[in-house]
Amino acid sequence: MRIGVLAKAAGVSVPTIRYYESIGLLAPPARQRGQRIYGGEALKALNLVRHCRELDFSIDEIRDILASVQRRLPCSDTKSFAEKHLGAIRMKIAELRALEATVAALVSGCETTCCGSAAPDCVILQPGCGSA
Amino acid sequence: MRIGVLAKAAGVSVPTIRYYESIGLLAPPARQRGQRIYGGEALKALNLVRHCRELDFSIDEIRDILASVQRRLPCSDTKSFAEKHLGAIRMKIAELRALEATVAALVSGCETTCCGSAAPDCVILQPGCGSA
DNA sequence: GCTACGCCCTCAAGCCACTTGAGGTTCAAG
DNA sequence: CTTGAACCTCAAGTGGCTTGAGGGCGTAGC
Repeated sequence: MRIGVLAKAAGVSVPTIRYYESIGLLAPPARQRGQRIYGGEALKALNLVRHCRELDFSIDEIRDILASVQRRLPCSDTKSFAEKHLGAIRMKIAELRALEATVAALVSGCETTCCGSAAPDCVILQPGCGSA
Repeated sequence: MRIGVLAKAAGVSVPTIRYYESIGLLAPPARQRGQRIYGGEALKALNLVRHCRELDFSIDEIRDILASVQRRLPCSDTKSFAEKHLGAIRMKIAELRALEATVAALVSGCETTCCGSAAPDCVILQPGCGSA
């Protein structure tokens, strides 16, 4: 199949496929008169990459995952990638929740104490008030 | 004061100050023999920018905030920026929580069903299983 | 005067994961 | 034979900085 067909089948854009090839995530396929021709293997590989991207693994993490897939390492390897990733996701959530609390407090502080003052004096913009 | 002193006072790096100036977030200061010389106003302005960045406002949002500060628009303006930002933070948290649930489910799925199979067959890597 | 050091300057490139655009070739249909 | 879609490569843009190269200026000690 040609690159456009592969792109539709895997649900990614055509430039994204070329990008993945350029950074070594996908093997360069055969060519016919300069155009890339893919087989079923390429679709499987691309689906795997897309799946990992949907789980928000970075390109470097995916590189490691692909390596352990190719070497048919045990599943415990895969699981430890996922667990590490899960930890990172949870840390990010914790950071965002702290930020949410800070901003929410500033907004309600503005409602109760600002009383329509001018922007430079708004509590939201006062440095050191609840920011990290 | 010179740029290094300002940087320490505001808690940002020297290149960051030059970067903010280059994108128009900070006014270009006076110069003495080619070197930037700042007054107290510059420190106030930089502190405001840093505060907004700590709240994770984007540069473009900060541009808008600075504009409403300079025009001394009412505080309701500031509050609506913050409220919009708060909505974005909450959306991001919701996305990450969905992702967390997906990855956590894959990890525990691996623990219960994979039984040490090879990486290519691990449930974590099966496309369409719980991904977005 | 001379050297060493620290601070300052500008300009360019690197990070991440793509997307967008320019300018040109090949393919399939009418 | 022409048209339009799909393909090609290469370069630059996104955000918010950081890092590095290569150089100028000021001052303190010898």
